[in-house]
Amino acid sequence: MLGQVSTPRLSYTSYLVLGLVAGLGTATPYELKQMVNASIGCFWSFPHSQLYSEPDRLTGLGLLEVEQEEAGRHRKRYSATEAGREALQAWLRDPDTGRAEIREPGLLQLFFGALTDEADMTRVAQARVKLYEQELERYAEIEKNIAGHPDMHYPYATLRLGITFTRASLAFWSELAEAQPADE
Amino acid sequence: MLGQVSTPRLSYTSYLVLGLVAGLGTATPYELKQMVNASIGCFWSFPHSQLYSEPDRLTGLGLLEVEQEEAGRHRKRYSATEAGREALQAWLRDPDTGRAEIREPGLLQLFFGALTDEADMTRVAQARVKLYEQELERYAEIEKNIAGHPDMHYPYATLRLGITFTRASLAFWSELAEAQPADE
DNA sequence: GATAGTACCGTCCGAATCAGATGGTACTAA
DNA sequence: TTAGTACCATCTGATTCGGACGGTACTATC
Repeated sequence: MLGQVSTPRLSYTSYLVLGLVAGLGTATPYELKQMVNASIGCFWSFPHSQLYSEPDRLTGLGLLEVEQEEAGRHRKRYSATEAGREALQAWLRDPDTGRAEIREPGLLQLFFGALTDEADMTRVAQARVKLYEQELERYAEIEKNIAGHPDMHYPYATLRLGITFTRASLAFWSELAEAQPADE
Repeated sequence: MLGQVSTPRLSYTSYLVLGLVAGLGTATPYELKQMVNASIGCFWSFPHSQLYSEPDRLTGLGLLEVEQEEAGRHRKRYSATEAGREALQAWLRDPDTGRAEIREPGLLQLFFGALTDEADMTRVAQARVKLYEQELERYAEIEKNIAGHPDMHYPYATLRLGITFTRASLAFWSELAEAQPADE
């Protein structure tokens, strides 16, 4: 039984790249970067250097194929192999993935709130409110462009989850900001 | 002007350690680990190896002091220096920290939902629902123990933010899970 | 048709992060 | 004594990270 290599545990970045390439049919790292920035990257940042190196790694594992462009910039174009599509499928079907991790700097600051003045925490809360209000505006923009498009159904769902999080966050920080108005 | 070293950008882990040590007065890495696991670690995981190495780094920067225990296990006990408390203060007061990052594996799976059967996504959603229901139960336990304690005011607020996120998440995935029940 | 400017695109590297294997130390119970 | 179990600490190799750096193609201007 050839080929059944014990895959060295794919990372989330791996599945991101795999999924994006599989979805687009073919993609260059730069295109991946653009895609990510405009969508999932809003909530979960992936450093662009990964989006250049990861495709190579996946190619080494036989999950992607490369094809160097002849003319122009000689970009590397990647496409998914059958093995790649299978690995992606297997993961997409897997309901037992890890729990969400919330890396909210404000959460940390709040945790140590007892070590500063209450007014400082209130200012932090107010800044959060402003930040997330702006985020929501951005998302509303994006939403306008993709809502309804049938092939954007799932990306739209993803955006809605992001919006859900942001709204929840906004509500929380608003309450905190109002509880004790900071004396300017 | 001596001493004003250009600090090499403290990480969130740095502030976590700094805050914990400052709050406790004195702490060993193991105690930090326990603290973290029981609180902020629920939402934002910090590898324990960091909680051993980071205090040393901070000591090197003059923000913490060590004191090796004489007897027993010869634990290293850390405490904050004046410079450490100042660095922490400065950060706690800073309202312009980064935005939250949501690393939710389900978010990624959902994003690529178009590449599998709808039933698979529904199963993913159902698993998420179960997962977050359990999380909420755990949080309710913790909440019982700290609600009302005046010195737990801020950690409690932190927990409430976590609960807020989890509830929002649960609502989202519930809706998705019900929209199209998976055929068992 | 030279020059300059500005996107566009890709690579590299040192530092930080990570999971988890490993190993030792104190208590507890038989 | 011995064995077992928490408790505690370190180390390591692999991966991730941010961002500096450098090159390439278009566009505008004269």
